[in-house]
Amino acid sequence: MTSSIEFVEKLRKSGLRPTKQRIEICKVLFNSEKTFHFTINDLVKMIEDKNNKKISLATVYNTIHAFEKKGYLKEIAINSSQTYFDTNTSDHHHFFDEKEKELIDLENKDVDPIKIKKNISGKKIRSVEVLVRIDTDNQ
Amino acid sequence: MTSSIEFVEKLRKSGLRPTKQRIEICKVLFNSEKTFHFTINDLVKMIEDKNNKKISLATVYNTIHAFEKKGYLKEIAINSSQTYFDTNTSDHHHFFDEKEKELIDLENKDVDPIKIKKNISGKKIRSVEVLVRIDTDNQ
DNA sequence: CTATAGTTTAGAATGATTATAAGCTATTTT
DNA sequence: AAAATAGCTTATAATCATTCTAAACTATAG
Repeated sequence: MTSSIEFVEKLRKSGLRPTKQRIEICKVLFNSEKTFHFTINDLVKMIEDKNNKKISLATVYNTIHAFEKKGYLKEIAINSSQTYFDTNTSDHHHFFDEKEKELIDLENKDVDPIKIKKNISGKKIRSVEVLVRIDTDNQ
Repeated sequence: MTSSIEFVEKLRKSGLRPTKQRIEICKVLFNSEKTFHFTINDLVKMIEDKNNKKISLATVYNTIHAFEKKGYLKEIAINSSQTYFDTNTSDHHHFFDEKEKELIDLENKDVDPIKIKKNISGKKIRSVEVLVRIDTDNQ
Protein backbone atom coordinates (compact mmCIF):
# COMPACT_ATOMS: atom_id res chain seq x y z
CA MET A 1 0.00 0.00 0.00
CA THR A 2 1.51 3.23 -1.17
CA SER A 3 0.31 6.48 0.34
CA SER A 4 -0.75 9.53 -1.59
CA ILE A 5 2.33 11.31 -0.39
CA GLU A 6 4.53 8.78 -2.04
CA PHE A 7 2.65 9.22 -5.31
CA VAL A 8 3.10 12.96 -5.01
CA GLU A 9 6.84 12.38 -4.68
CA LYS A 10 6.92 10.01 -7.55
CA LEU A 11 5.05 12.40 -9.80
CA ARG A 12 7.24 15.35 -8.86
CA LYS A 13 10.37 13.35 -9.42
CA SER A 14 9.09 12.52 -12.88
CA GLY A 15 8.49 16.16 -13.68
CA LEU A 16 4.72 15.74 -13.53
CA ARG A 17 2.67 17.99 -11.31
CA PRO A 18 0.87 16.04 -8.64
CA THR A 19 -2.71 16.90 -9.44
CA LYS A 20 -5.78 15.35 -7.82
CA GLN A 21 -6.52 13.45 -11.00
CA ARG A 22 -3.06 12.02 -11.39
CA ILE A 23 -2.92 10.95 -7.78
CA GLU A 24 -6.28 9.22 -8.18
CA ILE A 25 -5.03 7.41 -11.25
CA CYS A 26 -1.89 6.36 -9.36
CA LYS A 27 -4.01 5.00 -6.54
CA VAL A 28 -6.06 2.91 -8.87
CA LEU A 29 -3.12 1.66 -10.88
CA PHE A 30 -0.31 1.25 -8.42
CA ASN A 31 -1.93 0.37 -5.13
CA SER A 32 -2.90 -3.19 -5.83
CA GLU A 33 -0.90 -6.23 -4.80
CA LYS A 34 -0.89 -7.64 -8.25
CA THR A 35 -0.20 -5.93 -11.52
CA PHE A 36 -3.04 -5.95 -14.02
CA HIS A 37 -4.16 -5.13 -17.53
CA PHE A 38 -6.67 -2.49 -18.48
CA THR A 39 -8.12 -0.39 -21.24
CA ILE A 40 -8.77 3.32 -20.96
CA ASN A 41 -12.46 2.58 -20.54
CA ASP A 42 -11.78 0.12 -17.74
CA LEU A 43 -9.73 2.74 -15.98
CA VAL A 44 -12.30 5.51 -16.33
CA LYS A 45 -14.90 3.19 -14.84
CA MET A 46 -12.64 2.19 -11.96
CA ILE A 47 -11.95 5.81 -11.09
CA GLU A 48 -15.52 6.97 -11.40
CA ASP A 49 -16.87 4.03 -9.39
CA LYS A 50 -14.32 4.63 -6.67
CA ASN A 51 -14.92 8.35 -6.32
CA ASN A 52 -18.46 8.85 -7.58
CA LYS A 53 -17.14 11.70 -9.59
CA LYS A 54 -16.44 12.26 -13.27
CA ILE A 55 -12.97 12.48 -14.66
CA SER A 56 -12.38 13.79 -18.14
CA LEU A 57 -11.50 11.18 -20.75
CA ALA A 58 -8.85 13.52 -22.11
CA THR A 59 -7.16 13.67 -18.72
CA VAL A 60 -7.07 9.91 -18.51
CA TYR A 61 -5.55 9.61 -21.96
CA ASN A 62 -3.01 12.33 -21.22
CA THR A 63 -2.00 10.84 -17.91
CA ILE A 64 -1.73 7.29 -19.19
CA HIS A 65 0.44 8.42 -22.04
CA ALA A 66 2.60 10.45 -19.69
CA PHE A 67 2.98 7.41 -17.42
CA GLU A 68 3.81 5.22 -20.36
CA LYS A 69 6.49 7.64 -21.50
CA LYS A 70 7.97 7.59 -18.00
CA GLY A 71 8.00 3.81 -18.06
CA TYR A 72 5.34 3.27 -15.39
CA LEU A 73 3.08 1.44 -17.81
CA LYS A 74 3.43 -0.67 -20.90
CA GLU A 75 1.20 -0.65 -23.91
CA ILE A 76 0.40 -4.08 -25.31
CA ALA A 77 0.06 -4.81 -29.00
CA ILE A 78 -3.19 -6.50 -29.86
CA ASN A 79 -5.23 -5.90 -32.90
CA SER A 80 -8.27 -5.17 -30.94
CA SER A 81 -10.44 -2.10 -31.16
CA GLN A 82 -9.10 -0.88 -27.85
CA THR A 83 -5.57 -0.42 -26.62
CA TYR A 84 -4.48 -2.39 -23.56
CA PHE A 85 -2.05 -1.26 -20.89
CA ASP A 86 -0.15 -3.25 -18.29
CA THR A 87 0.98 -2.09 -14.87
CA ASN A 88 3.62 -4.80 -15.02
CA THR A 89 6.49 -3.07 -16.76
CA SER A 90 8.94 -5.93 -16.56
CA ASP A 91 9.83 -7.86 -19.70
CA HIS A 92 7.22 -10.53 -20.13
CA HIS A 93 4.76 -11.96 -22.61
CA HIS A 94 1.02 -12.50 -22.82
CA PHE A 95 -1.86 -14.72 -23.57
CA PHE A 96 -4.82 -12.97 -25.13
CA ASP A 97 -8.10 -14.71 -24.53
CA GLU A 98 -10.09 -14.03 -27.70
CA LYS A 99 -13.34 -14.86 -26.04
CA GLU A 100 -12.99 -12.85 -22.84
CA LYS A 101 -10.93 -10.16 -24.59
CA GLU A 102 -8.62 -10.47 -21.66
CA LEU A 103 -4.86 -10.48 -21.25
CA ILE A 104 -3.04 -12.96 -19.03
CA ASP A 105 0.63 -12.70 -18.10
CA LEU A 106 3.08 -15.32 -19.18
CA GLU A 107 5.83 -15.50 -16.65
CA ASN A 108 9.37 -15.75 -17.85
CA LYS A 109 9.62 -19.34 -16.74
CA ASP A 110 6.80 -20.13 -19.17
CA VAL A 111 8.62 -18.95 -22.27
CA ASP A 112 12.26 -19.46 -23.07
CA PRO A 113 14.18 -16.31 -23.95
CA ILE A 114 13.64 -15.40 -27.57
CA LYS A 115 16.75 -15.00 -29.60
CA ILE A 116 16.43 -13.01 -32.82
CA LYS A 117 19.12 -14.14 -35.21
CA LYS A 118 18.44 -11.56 -37.87
CA ASN A 119 19.85 -8.10 -37.75
CA ILE A 120 18.69 -5.09 -39.73
CA SER A 121 21.47 -2.64 -40.34
CA GLY A 122 20.96 0.78 -38.84
CA LYS A 123 18.12 -0.54 -36.71
CA LYS A 124 18.01 -1.42 -33.08
CA ILE A 125 15.64 -3.79 -31.34
CA ARG A 126 13.31 -1.90 -29.02
CA SER A 127 11.22 -4.81 -27.78
CA VAL A 128 10.40 -8.44 -28.39
CA GLU A 129 6.82 -9.30 -27.57
CA VAL A 130 5.14 -12.66 -27.79
CA LEU A 131 1.37 -12.76 -28.01
CA VAL A 132 -0.29 -16.14 -27.60
CA ARG A 133 -3.89 -16.06 -28.71
CA ILE A 134 -6.10 -18.54 -26.93
CA ASP A 135 -9.73 -19.40 -27.27
CA THR A 136 -12.31 -21.83 -26.01
CA ASP A 137 -11.18 -25.38 -26.57
CA ASN A 138 -14.26 -26.54 -28.53
CA GLN A 139 -13.93 -29.78 -30.46
CA MET B 1 2.05 -15.52 -62.56
CA THR B 2 -1.46 -16.72 -61.97
CA SER B 3 -4.08 -16.02 -64.60
CA SER B 4 -7.47 -14.48 -63.94
CA ILE B 5 -9.05 -17.82 -64.75
CA GLU B 6 -7.22 -19.44 -61.88
CA PHE B 7 -8.40 -16.72 -59.53
CA VAL B 8 -11.95 -17.29 -60.74
CA GLU B 9 -11.55 -20.96 -59.87
CA LYS B 10 -10.06 -20.22 -56.51
CA LEU B 11 -12.86 -17.82 -55.62
CA ARG B 12 -15.57 -20.23 -56.76
CA LYS B 13 -14.02 -23.07 -54.82
CA SER B 14 -14.09 -20.86 -51.73
CA GLY B 15 -17.75 -20.11 -52.17
CA LEU B 16 -17.05 -16.53 -53.21
CA ARG B 17 -18.46 -15.19 -56.46
CA PRO B 18 -15.75 -14.18 -58.85
CA THR B 19 -16.55 -10.52 -59.34
CA LYS B 20 -14.42 -8.01 -61.22
CA GLN B 21 -13.43 -6.38 -57.95
CA ARG B 22 -12.39 -9.59 -56.24
CA ILE B 23 -10.38 -10.70 -59.24
CA GLU B 24 -8.62 -7.35 -59.29
CA ILE B 25 -7.81 -7.69 -55.61
CA CYS B 26 -6.48 -11.21 -56.19
CA LYS B 27 -4.27 -9.94 -58.99
CA VAL B 28 -2.77 -7.28 -56.80
CA LEU B 29 -2.31 -9.55 -53.81
CA PHE B 30 -1.43 -12.93 -55.22
CA ASN B 31 0.43 -12.26 -58.44
CA SER B 32 3.73 -11.08 -57.06
CA GLU B 33 6.78 -13.25 -56.61
CA LYS B 34 7.20 -12.28 -53.04
CA THR B 35 4.63 -12.06 -50.33
CA PHE B 36 4.15 -8.65 -48.79
CA HIS B 37 2.46 -6.63 -46.08
CA PHE B 38 -0.17 -3.99 -46.61
CA THR B 39 -2.85 -1.85 -45.04
CA ILE B 40 -6.30 -1.36 -46.51
CA ASN B 41 -5.23 2.08 -47.68
CA ASP B 42 -2.16 0.68 -49.40
CA LEU B 43 -4.33 -1.81 -51.20
CA VAL B 44 -6.92 0.73 -52.34
CA LYS B 45 -4.11 2.85 -53.76
CA MET B 46 -2.51 -0.11 -55.53
CA ILE B 47 -5.79 -1.05 -57.15
CA GLU B 48 -6.76 2.45 -58.15
CA ASP B 49 -3.30 3.24 -59.55
CA LYS B 50 -3.29 0.02 -61.54
CA ASN B 51 -6.74 0.46 -63.06
CA ASN B 52 -7.33 4.21 -62.99
CA LYS B 53 -10.71 3.45 -61.59
CA LYS B 54 -12.28 3.79 -58.17
CA ILE B 55 -13.09 0.83 -56.01
CA SER B 56 -15.35 1.20 -52.99
CA LEU B 57 -13.61 1.12 -49.64
CA ALA B 58 -16.40 -1.11 -48.33
CA THR B 59 -15.72 -3.65 -51.05
CA VAL B 60 -12.06 -3.76 -50.16
CA TYR B 61 -12.81 -4.27 -46.48
CA ASN B 62 -15.38 -6.94 -47.24
CA THR B 63 -13.11 -8.80 -49.60
CA ILE B 64 -10.07 -8.66 -47.37
CA HIS B 65 -12.07 -9.98 -44.46
CA ALA B 66 -13.52 -12.73 -46.60
CA PHE B 67 -10.02 -13.68 -47.76
CA GLU B 68 -8.75 -13.62 -44.21
CA LYS B 69 -11.56 -15.90 -43.11
CA LYS B 70 -10.66 -18.30 -45.92
CA GLY B 71 -7.04 -18.28 -44.80
CA TYR B 72 -5.62 -16.46 -47.82
CA LEU B 73 -4.39 -13.59 -45.70
CA LYS B 74 -3.20 -13.05 -42.18
CA GLU B 75 -3.89 -10.07 -40.01
CA ILE B 76 -0.93 -8.87 -37.99
CA ALA B 77 -1.24 -7.51 -34.48
CA ILE B 78 0.36 -4.12 -34.07
CA ASN B 79 -0.92 -1.34 -31.96
CA SER B 80 -0.93 1.02 -34.80
CA SER B 81 -3.81 3.11 -36.03
CA GLN B 82 -4.15 0.90 -39.06
CA THR B 83 -4.46 -2.84 -39.38
CA TYR B 84 -1.80 -4.68 -41.37
CA PHE B 85 -2.29 -7.77 -43.49
CA ASP B 86 0.19 -10.28 -44.82
CA THR B 87 -0.06 -12.33 -47.99
CA ASN B 88 2.35 -14.78 -46.38
CA THR B 89 0.04 -17.08 -44.49
CA SER B 90 2.71 -19.45 -43.21
CA ASP B 91 3.65 -19.38 -39.56
CA HIS B 92 6.27 -16.72 -39.11
CA HIS B 93 7.11 -13.66 -37.08
CA HIS B 94 7.78 -9.99 -37.76
CA PHE B 95 9.88 -6.97 -37.25
CA PHE B 96 7.97 -3.73 -37.10
CA ASP B 97 9.98 -0.70 -38.05
CA GLU B 98 8.58 2.04 -35.85
CA LYS B 99 10.01 4.75 -38.03
CA GLU B 100 8.93 3.50 -41.43
CA LYS B 101 5.75 1.96 -40.02
CA GLU B 102 6.70 -1.08 -42.01
CA LEU B 103 6.62 -4.82 -41.36
CA ILE B 104 9.49 -7.13 -42.23
CA ASP B 105 9.28 -10.91 -42.18
CA LEU B 106 11.36 -12.92 -39.79
CA GLU B 107 12.07 -16.26 -41.35
CA ASN B 108 11.81 -19.34 -39.23
CA LYS B 109 15.54 -19.81 -39.19
CA ASP B 110 15.78 -16.40 -37.50
CA VAL B 111 13.72 -17.33 -34.46
CA ASP B 112 13.80 -20.61 -32.60
CA PRO B 113 10.45 -22.30 -32.15
CA ILE B 114 8.62 -20.83 -29.19
CA LYS B 115 7.53 -23.26 -26.57
CA ILE B 116 4.78 -22.09 -24.24
CA LYS B 117 5.04 -24.01 -21.00
CA LYS B 118 1.91 -22.68 -19.42
CA ASN B 119 -1.47 -24.12 -20.11
CA ILE B 120 -4.84 -22.53 -19.42
CA SER B 121 -7.53 -25.08 -18.80
CA GLY B 122 -10.37 -25.07 -21.25
CA LYS B 123 -8.36 -22.90 -23.60
CA LYS B 124 -6.52 -23.78 -26.73
CA ILE B 125 -3.65 -21.93 -28.34
CA ARG B 126 -4.70 -20.38 -31.63
CA SER B 127 -1.47 -18.65 -32.54
CA VAL B 128 1.90 -17.61 -31.20
CA GLU B 129 3.13 -14.36 -32.68
CA VAL B 130 6.38 -12.58 -32.02
CA LEU B 131 6.63 -8.90 -32.82
CA VAL B 132 10.07 -7.34 -32.71
CA ARG B 133 9.92 -3.57 -32.69
CA ILE B 134 12.91 -1.89 -34.23
CA ASP B 135 13.85 1.71 -34.67
CA THR B 136 16.66 3.88 -35.86
CA ASP B 137 19.87 3.05 -34.06
CA ASN B 138 20.60 6.59 -32.80
CA GLN B 139 23.25 6.98 -30.11
C1' DC C 1 1.01 37.43 -3.83
C1' DT C 2 1.68 37.30 -8.82
C1' DA C 3 3.05 35.45 -12.86
C1' DT C 4 3.45 31.53 -15.62
C1' DA C 5 3.85 27.19 -17.16
C1' DG C 6 1.47 23.09 -16.81
C1' DT C 7 -3.28 20.70 -16.32
C1' DT C 8 -7.99 19.66 -16.77
C1' DT C 9 -12.07 19.85 -19.15
C1' DA C 10 -16.09 19.50 -22.42
C1' DG C 11 -16.84 19.21 -26.67
C1' DA C 12 -15.35 19.07 -31.48
C1' DA C 13 -12.50 16.81 -34.87
C1' DT C 14 -10.20 12.86 -36.85
C1' DG C 15 -9.67 8.56 -38.94
C1' DA C 16 -10.19 3.65 -39.31
C1' DT C 17 -13.70 0.56 -39.60
C1' DT C 18 -18.52 -1.12 -39.94
C1' DA C 19 -23.43 -0.64 -41.11
C1' DT C 20 -27.13 0.50 -44.39
C1' DA C 21 -29.96 -0.15 -48.03
C1' DA C 22 -30.44 0.64 -52.94
C1' DG C 23 -29.01 -0.96 -57.25
C1' DC C 24 -26.20 -4.40 -59.79
C1' DT C 25 -24.63 -9.08 -61.27
C1' DA C 26 -23.44 -14.00 -61.07
C1' DT C 27 -25.75 -18.09 -60.67
C1' DT C 28 -29.76 -21.06 -60.33
C1' DT C 29 -34.20 -22.26 -61.67
C1' DT C 30 -37.64 -22.61 -64.86
C1' DA D 1 -32.59 -17.88 -72.54
C1' DA D 2 -35.54 -15.29 -69.46
C1' DA D 3 -36.80 -14.85 -64.72
C1' DA D 4 -35.87 -15.41 -59.97
C1' DT D 5 -32.72 -15.10 -56.18
C1' DA D 6 -28.97 -14.81 -53.60
C1' DG D 7 -24.80 -12.54 -53.28
C1' DC D 8 -22.04 -8.34 -54.24
C1' DT D 9 -20.80 -3.45 -54.77
C1' DT D 10 -21.46 1.09 -53.78
C1' DA D 11 -21.86 5.77 -51.69
C1' DT D 12 -22.90 7.44 -47.71
C1' DA D 13 -23.90 7.52 -42.91
C1' DA D 14 -22.82 5.76 -38.40
C1' DT D 15 -19.67 4.24 -34.85
C1' DC D 16 -16.07 4.36 -31.73
C1' DA D 17 -11.43 4.98 -29.95
C1' DT D 18 -8.40 8.48 -29.80
C1' DT D 19 -6.58 13.20 -30.36
C1' DC D 20 -7.20 18.15 -30.65
C1' DT D 21 -8.72 22.71 -29.05
C1' DA D 22 -8.94 26.50 -26.39
C1' DA D 23 -10.87 28.25 -22.23
C1' DA D 24 -10.78 27.86 -17.32
C1' DC D 25 -8.11 26.21 -13.48
C1' DT D 26 -4.00 25.21 -10.40
C1' DA D 27 0.66 24.10 -8.75
C1' DT D 28 4.77 26.25 -8.12
C1' DA D 29 8.71 29.57 -8.87
C1' DG D 30 9.94 34.11 -7.99
